[in-house]
Amino acid sequence: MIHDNSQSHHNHNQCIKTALATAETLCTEQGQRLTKVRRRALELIWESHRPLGAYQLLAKLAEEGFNSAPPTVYRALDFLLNAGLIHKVESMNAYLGCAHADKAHKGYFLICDQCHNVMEFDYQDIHASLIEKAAQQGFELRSETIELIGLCASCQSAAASAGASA
Amino acid sequence: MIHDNSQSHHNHNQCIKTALATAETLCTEQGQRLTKVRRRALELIWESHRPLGAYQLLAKLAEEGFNSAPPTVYRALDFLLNAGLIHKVESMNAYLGCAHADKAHKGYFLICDQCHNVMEFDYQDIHASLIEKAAQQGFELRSETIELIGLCASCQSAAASAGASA
DNA sequence: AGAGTTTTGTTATGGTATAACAATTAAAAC
DNA sequence: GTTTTAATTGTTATACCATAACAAAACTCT
Repeated sequence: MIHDNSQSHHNHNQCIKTALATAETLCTEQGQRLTKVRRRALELIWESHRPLGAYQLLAKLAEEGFNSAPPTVYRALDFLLNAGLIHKVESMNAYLGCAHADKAHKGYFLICDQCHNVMEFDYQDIHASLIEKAAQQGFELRSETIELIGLCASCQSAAASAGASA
Repeated sequence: MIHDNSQSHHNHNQCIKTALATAETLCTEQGQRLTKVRRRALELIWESHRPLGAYQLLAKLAEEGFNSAPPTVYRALDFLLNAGLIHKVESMNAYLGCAHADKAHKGYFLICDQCHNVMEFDYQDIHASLIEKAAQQGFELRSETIELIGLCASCQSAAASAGASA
């Protein structure tokens, strides 16, 4: 249940195609319109191998002839967020394609401090524990921001070999 | 293990005193300087019953004769964050006094959508699960952002009675 | 085609955060 | 106790993130 854009063995083009196809299906089912700018925004977010900032995305859209004012990108992002097609990584103010848009779920992230790659993971046990913990406080849970910051495996080995030579 | 600034039975002045005393001790122990502006920033954050934005804090500091340019407040916030004396609530871009600065811990938050009060909780089970989950991916965990958004008990009852009368 | 709704264009502004360098203050070394 | 060094603060400028408000255009439905 891990989606890691950074791995080289990962066929990312296929992911993008799948994500776009899923998006089309979901939007059609729900009577939502995946307009040109929304569709292209989703594609660009997926094409990036790490979370994309709103203004980075806006610049890419502008290059392609879309309107270059901020509301353009924020509207597209709002739509995609509401449709569950992307997640926002709060601690980075950046946006990431969601690999499981067809299933209701929360986005839990492992974020590498060093290379800024992000892995999404799904952890039902933790989700259940959090709901329960919240309920104990009389709290009704609506959404969760779970972002784990640290060093990914490849940055750890890079750091280790750099340390060894020093 | 719950710290809830919003509860009326909570003697918040005592909390502030305790927090400041702890801060003094910790800084002294670690050879850190709790300067006037840092100390006052920490106090002001504690005096707020909900997370305080950087510019809100800056305005309060400016009223008291401190320098009114943004770096003033961001430097104080950086210091307090690094010292573990406050937490940043990423999903609100706001800062909150930490009730357990003397113990190494992660800040886990329950944030009410409606009244914006925040409860901090500490949940060792979840922390352990997260470390383990990260390790399975070869990921070395450094910090965690766990923010649960929803409706607190009192806003739920308010909503229920409003709904009943409608 | 016309009425209503959704989406997009456009201008302006508000909120969050940092870079870069100068001046000052505190601490350490002598 | 003065010099040297390091840490902190002052100051100006700027970059980045996000939304308000209203006008224009495009789509949907009948």
